Amino acid sequence: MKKLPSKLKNNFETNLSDTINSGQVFLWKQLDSKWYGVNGKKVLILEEKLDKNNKDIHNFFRFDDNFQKIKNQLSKDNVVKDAIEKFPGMRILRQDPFQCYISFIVSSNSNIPNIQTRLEKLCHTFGEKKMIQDKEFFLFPEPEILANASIGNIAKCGLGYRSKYVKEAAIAVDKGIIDFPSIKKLDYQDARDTLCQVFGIGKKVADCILLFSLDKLEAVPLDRWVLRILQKYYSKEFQITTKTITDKTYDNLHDKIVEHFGKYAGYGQQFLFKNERDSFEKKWLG
DNA sequence: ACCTGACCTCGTCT
DNA sequence: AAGACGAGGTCAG
Repeated sequence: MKKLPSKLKNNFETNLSDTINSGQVFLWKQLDSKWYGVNGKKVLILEEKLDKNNKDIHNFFRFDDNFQKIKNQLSKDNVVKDAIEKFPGMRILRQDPFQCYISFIVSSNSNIPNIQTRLEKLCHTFGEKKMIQDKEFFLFPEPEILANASIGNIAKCGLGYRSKYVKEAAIAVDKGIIDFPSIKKLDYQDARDTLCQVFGIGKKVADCILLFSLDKLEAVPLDRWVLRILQKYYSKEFQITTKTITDKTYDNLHDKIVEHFGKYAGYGQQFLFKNERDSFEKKWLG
């Protein structure tokens, strides 16, 4: 038996389960060995062997990224390297921006099963119904519909105090104050500042939106888990003492993280996050 | 400019 | 069985 070399294997196979169950997306389910998911106005149907010629799939899985280059660069850090070796098929997805934006506003101070339930109810209440392969799906609601919905009806989806955030955020998009194609063209800082002007969006949520839907791979959402990871494995590089962080600490820390991990830091964060949560057997999509 | 508490709702855990 | 606890944060004072 030959021993594997210490450098990373060239593994390009995408692992759907690991990718979907990594806290980026919430509206996916597995039915008889296929994955079905809502992405904006589309329902994507995925088989384990992905059709890379399919334009939607190519775009959603970011096959335009050079994964080998990204992995090699991130593997300079041993903790990330271990995580990549455990989940080599995990990818960052390029989501529908509006869905991503609302999803992470809804995610604040909550947990994944709750987030999933709320988003499913939002789609069921405000989204268009679509039948595919004899199965019923509800697409993600249009900005205009949520902008004109009453806060009371949004709250019935279990959003609590986030209901007004969602309505305001939808209004901003509907009015064109928030325009995703324009934000995409801005550099990371300006893009994040623009998103943070929306009521209900702080730095962490803005980073999620940027990383998961607006192509900013240097965005690193600093949530409770990432902070925990930093104090556990990187106590020398980054000193974290508190459970939550202030606005200024967030920026300082982000700068140091990008300096340490490089411009693909967002991918690095995702591998660390996936690995750590799995090791604690935290719940993903139900 | 920081720092602290409050906050809807729903699993779990006790 | 009812009550406390905390969850991928954000806002207001």
